[in-house]
Amino acid sequence: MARIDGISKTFNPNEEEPKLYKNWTEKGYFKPSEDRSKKRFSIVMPPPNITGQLHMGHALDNTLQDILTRYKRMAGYAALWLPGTDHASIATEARIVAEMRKEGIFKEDIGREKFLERAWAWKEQYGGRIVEQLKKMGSSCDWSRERFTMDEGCSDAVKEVFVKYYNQGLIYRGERIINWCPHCLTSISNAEVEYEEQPGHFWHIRYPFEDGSGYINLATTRPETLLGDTAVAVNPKDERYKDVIGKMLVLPLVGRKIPVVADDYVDIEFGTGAVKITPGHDPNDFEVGLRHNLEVITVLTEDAKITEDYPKYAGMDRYEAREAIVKDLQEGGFLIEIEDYTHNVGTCYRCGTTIEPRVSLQWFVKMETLAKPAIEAVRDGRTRFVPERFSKNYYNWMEDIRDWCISRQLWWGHRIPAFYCDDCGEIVVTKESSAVCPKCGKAMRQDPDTLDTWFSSALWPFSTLGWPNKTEDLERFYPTDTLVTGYDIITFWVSRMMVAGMAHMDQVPFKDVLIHGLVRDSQGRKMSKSLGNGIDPLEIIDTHGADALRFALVTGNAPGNDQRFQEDKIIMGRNLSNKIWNAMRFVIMNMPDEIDYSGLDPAKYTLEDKWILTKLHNVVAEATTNIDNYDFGVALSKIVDFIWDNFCDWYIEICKSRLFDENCPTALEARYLLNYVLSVSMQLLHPFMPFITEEVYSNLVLDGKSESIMISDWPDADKIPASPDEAEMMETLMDAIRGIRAVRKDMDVAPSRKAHIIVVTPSDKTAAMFVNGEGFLARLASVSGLETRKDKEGIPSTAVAAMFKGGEIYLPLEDLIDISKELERLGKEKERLEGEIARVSGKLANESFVSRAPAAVVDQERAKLVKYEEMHKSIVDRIAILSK
RNA sequence: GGAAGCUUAGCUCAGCUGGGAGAGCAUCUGCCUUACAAGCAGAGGGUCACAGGUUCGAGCCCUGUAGUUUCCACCA
Repeated sequence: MARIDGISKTFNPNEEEPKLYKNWTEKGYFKPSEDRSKKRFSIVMPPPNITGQLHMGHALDNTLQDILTRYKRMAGYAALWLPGTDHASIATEARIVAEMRKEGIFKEDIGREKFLERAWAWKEQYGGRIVEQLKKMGSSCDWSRERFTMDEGCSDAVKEVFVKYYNQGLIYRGERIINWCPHCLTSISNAEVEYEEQPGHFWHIRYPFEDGSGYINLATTRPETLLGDTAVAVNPKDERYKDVIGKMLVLPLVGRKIPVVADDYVDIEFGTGAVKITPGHDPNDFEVGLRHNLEVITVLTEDAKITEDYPKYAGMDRYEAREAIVKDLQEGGFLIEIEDYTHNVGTCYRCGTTIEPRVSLQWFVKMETLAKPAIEAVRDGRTRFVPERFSKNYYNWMEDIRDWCISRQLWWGHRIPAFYCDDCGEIVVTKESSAVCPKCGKAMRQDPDTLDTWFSSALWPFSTLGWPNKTEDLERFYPTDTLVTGYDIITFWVSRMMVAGMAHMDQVPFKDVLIHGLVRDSQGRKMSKSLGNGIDPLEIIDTHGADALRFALVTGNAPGNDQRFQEDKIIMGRNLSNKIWNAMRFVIMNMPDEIDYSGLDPAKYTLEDKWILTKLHNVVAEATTNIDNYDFGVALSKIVDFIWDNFCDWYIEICKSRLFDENCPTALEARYLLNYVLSVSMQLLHPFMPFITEEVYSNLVLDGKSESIMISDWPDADKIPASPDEAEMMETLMDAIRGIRAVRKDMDVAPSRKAHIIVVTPSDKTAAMFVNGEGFLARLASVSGLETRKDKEGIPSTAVAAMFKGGEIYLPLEDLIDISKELERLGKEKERLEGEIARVSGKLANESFVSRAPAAVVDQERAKLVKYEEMHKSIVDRIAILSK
């Protein structure tokens, strides 16, 4: 039975990929080696949200991580890729609230406990979905170590950190103005606010002086906040207002007496140079208020309605109130004019509601001192951004860092471990789940709020390894080696992990941060739900396989750059798989049922054998370097070029004559090398396309193969012999073959027509090479016989000429030649050479080039000139002969 | 307002420390050659955005301009 019998004609990823993945899992290949003598390599996966569905961003992010992990594993490292998911407090809670609303239930109706039960149930039901999707990508994570930001260990880490920061005075509770979402009814961080340009108005209003001495004119985009005004500010340097600073105004509609204060915050150039100050509803005004000791008045409720304090407007939402107040201002003669104005409005990233700055009691982390060591660590290179330019992004954020509001008015998340005594106001912060007031001995009430999701994410690189316990994993795998993520979360996440790593581990959380760009649609737009232009990676996996998807995401992309996702690339990936599959089929088809490599003799390696080994040597070395440098796109293209161009289009084609000749003395060597070279190629490609490479590898016939390509040793270029001289000769021969093909095509010689060739070359070596290669010249260039000569004497004038590196080749085709056409062709070639000669000799005529450029460069140019001149002379001769 | 990126073939993009402009797709021309038509062979196609500068030499380094994208801050 032939070896090929069991092998299907095409590779069916849909069917094979899940089987291969299952096998890898069962064999435990994804777990890091227990061999302590091995160097270790670790990556923690950026945890996808449990609400999430796999999208192209995940697909890219995880492909890159898998490439690294698989590569390092093969390269002899104990490689750990630790996976997990994020509870995504606000996103998840919003989903559950929305789901409940459909049933007519509000979370307040069922209470905190029941709500959390429901949330956990939801997590159990849907949280695993994204994990299953990551597996489809071929991700070689150690699933036995899978974590969740709200699992016991991570929650413990969160409490530990909170208590520690609190005791160090780095966490405080305070009244601050924060971003408030009136829909989600929670504070959100600056990072969660999305600004969008919206058309609006500028309402110009006059505020009368108390003493009746006139007005101050000012403009606002939010007239309804007038209710909470407690001052009007002007710039102290503003001559116009010099005399009114300190005077009192009467707030229109309200009647409150408010002062004119002087503050640098006011821009003299902008508007009238006077600003109404509403400390309760504007962050800048809040700051001004602090400086001038102004009263903070809250005029809006949590859901952005006017409070009971203003009966006339009470209960109106902010937009209704705006209309009503504008109307009243107009009627009261306070409104001067309404101007159209576009401005940036902050909206909730989750629900899109316009956020409302709101003063409230929240928990904060003091960031400034914490940030310092994290900045230092990047400055001195302990952590390195790839590409380097993204470190600027990091510095920009870190050097101008603000205190971090970490409390959220949500239920799904890590509950703040702070307890209050309702009697005496005592606060206790503890890891315990309850507390008794140290002063009055009464049971204390736990803070109802939860922590910002990023608080737990910040601890991810060490909480997942067991911290605060001193576990073996923590000891062994921290700090991690590479963090792979998109540039869009450098500020939210990377910077906070850096801070936490330095604060709690006193070591950077990762050595390299590999930043990738966004996957956009084919028109360059961001993929988004609202545009409906997202491409579903799962659909692509179903139709073309994970290998094709992974190929598409990596090919032709440089680190940190955005990419457009195009169907074409998927097809390219699929075509590559097909090409490889067929190359394998060819190799297998030509293997006898029994083969014994013991008679293999490297001394019998032919010119093309040495050439392909040299090429293999080079591609192994280059691909390794490129992967080490995170240049995955470059590595992949070099590997693919090798497989497709060198191996398939040349080596296999050349070997055919050896395989089909029953008496060929080097057939064994050819068979061996076909298997060997293909297997090494598969190893190089494996990190990128894990599935097909495994399948192909398993079918190849080699002694000493690993039981899986996954755990085979990464190829070592030093162990692959390179023969540069022979490779160079082979290239000369290939050049000749290309020359013959081109000439035949140009001269319309039918492909079926075999041609006799006359090789004119002064070199005996080159001549011998042609004679030895006659077998494959016949196959590759339709040559039916050849003769070699040292000179051109007696070549028929009707022969077609092809130039190559080592001389000239003539095809005597008396009946076919069209002299004028041949002359035209030669004329073009002559022109081209003259151009080259002019350029090179111009360069060499330049005194400063010859004296200043490195000798090697100059010599190279001289050699070129000699070659071009020889070729030119041949062409001129040929033209002379034909023109007779 | 601050910062960063991008601009290279019709399209999508590579191009390492400066040393003869590349790939895939698309186009054109031949081929079902016993691994592969999801393929093979051949060909055409580029003032490397623009203007200066450094250099013997610039797609690459520097300065400026234009277009474009993104991040940060957010001015009533």
